Amino acid sequence: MPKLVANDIATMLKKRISSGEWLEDGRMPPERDLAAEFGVARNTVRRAVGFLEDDGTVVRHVGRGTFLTATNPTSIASMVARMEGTSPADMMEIRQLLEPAAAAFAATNASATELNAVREAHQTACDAMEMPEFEHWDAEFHHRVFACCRNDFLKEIHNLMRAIRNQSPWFEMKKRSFSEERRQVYCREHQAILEALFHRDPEGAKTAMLGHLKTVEKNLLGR
Amino acid sequence: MPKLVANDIATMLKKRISSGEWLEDGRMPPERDLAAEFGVARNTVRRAVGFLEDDGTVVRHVGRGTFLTATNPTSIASMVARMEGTSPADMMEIRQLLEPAAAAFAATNASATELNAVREAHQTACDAMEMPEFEHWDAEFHHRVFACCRNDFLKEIHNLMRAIRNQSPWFEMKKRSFSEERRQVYCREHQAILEALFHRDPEGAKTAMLGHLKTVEKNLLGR
DNA sequence: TAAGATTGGTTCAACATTGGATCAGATAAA
DNA sequence: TTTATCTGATCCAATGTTGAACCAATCTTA
Repeated sequence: MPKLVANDIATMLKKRISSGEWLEDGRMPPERDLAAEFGVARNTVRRAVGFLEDDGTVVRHVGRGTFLTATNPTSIASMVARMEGTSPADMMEIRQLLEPAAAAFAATNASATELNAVREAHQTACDAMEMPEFEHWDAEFHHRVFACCRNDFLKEIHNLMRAIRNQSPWFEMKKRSFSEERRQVYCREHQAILEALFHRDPEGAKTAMLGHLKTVEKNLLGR
Repeated sequence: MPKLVANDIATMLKKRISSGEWLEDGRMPPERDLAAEFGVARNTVRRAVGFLEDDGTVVRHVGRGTFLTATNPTSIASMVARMEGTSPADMMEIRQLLEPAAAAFAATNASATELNAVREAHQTACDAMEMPEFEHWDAEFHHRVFACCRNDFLKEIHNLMRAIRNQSPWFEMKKRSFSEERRQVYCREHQAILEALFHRDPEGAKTAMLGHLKTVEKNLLGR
């Protein structure tokens, strides 16, 4: 039997693919170019690429080219779409992970102006006479803590979480879970966080924030 | 996806948008001007801008022009745009926050199948003979740890981080920072993480992961 | 208010690139 | 010899880019 040149070319291609070649845009050269490069007829290259196509390494599109399948996992839009389906429990878990850390960062990194902004949000929330107003300044308090933390990515993750929590299923939840009594608890806990921030105490801010979020979780999820 | 001049132009435009260009009035230049500037037909620019419109980066009005939605900082598109500009230092900070926690979650939540998948990625990475192949399985290792953690939001955040790290400035960085010696260090550290996971030891997994990320940070940022 | 300029929206024909398919002939192994 | 493979060539179909023209909404200016 003649040795299968196409097979050799296929394995060479696979090696080059797994070695990261063509990974920037996930696109292989045109078959005609590969044929020239390997010094082989285009038919042979087509057969080799056909093998790669068979085992799913590659997809081909007429008029566009041949593309690696390994390189296009997901678009950012689809990630965000999936995030929008996050469950309240998962969300609370992440909040308890991120917000204490953000508070600790804030204690070390914040400028005086930024801390004053946090305090202002806290004050306004405490003075708020109506529930929606309190809610707004409550959220603003948390937001301003993140604003202090000097890590843009972290800030944006928080923005994402906020955007998701502002969607309808969460809205219902909040309404059910608020009361005047709880409002006062939240104010006291915010106060504790704020004091740790002003004392530039990262650990204190962290634990105060974590404690607060435990309260929120209990109220929200009834645990 | 496919190689498209329009695609390249879209990413160039996105980059310029997120770098703050056109932010004063939130208005992009006319398509005809952009076409001239890029030395490309107007149709092609229209297609590129169409991509931006699809993912909500931009809105178009006949007779008025094309406008950034990012002027509204609460839009999800603008958050993502800002995330894309995250600095390597910020990114490492967040990785050190999230990945140890993910490893701890994984130690308690993962199924045996999931853990085996992690081990498989580790093995393949260790056996890899070429650097790009190692890199791929290195990334896959971290990804599979997140896959174990049973928190969808956290998983998606990691996907976001990965997508950002796959963009060009990071690409250069990785290339500079790898060597055979470092590869072996990484393998040992991954091994430690893996063992903690299989021992169902959350704290151990957490500290092992944190230690590993400290190494990565040192290599990447030269600290 | 009316006229003209600017700008995005749409369509079209022409060309280039690329994978898909086929065929006749040469080559090499069984 | 027989058979599978490779070659070189040709044509097809799908896609992307170009350049152009015209439309419709909007803004500017007289």
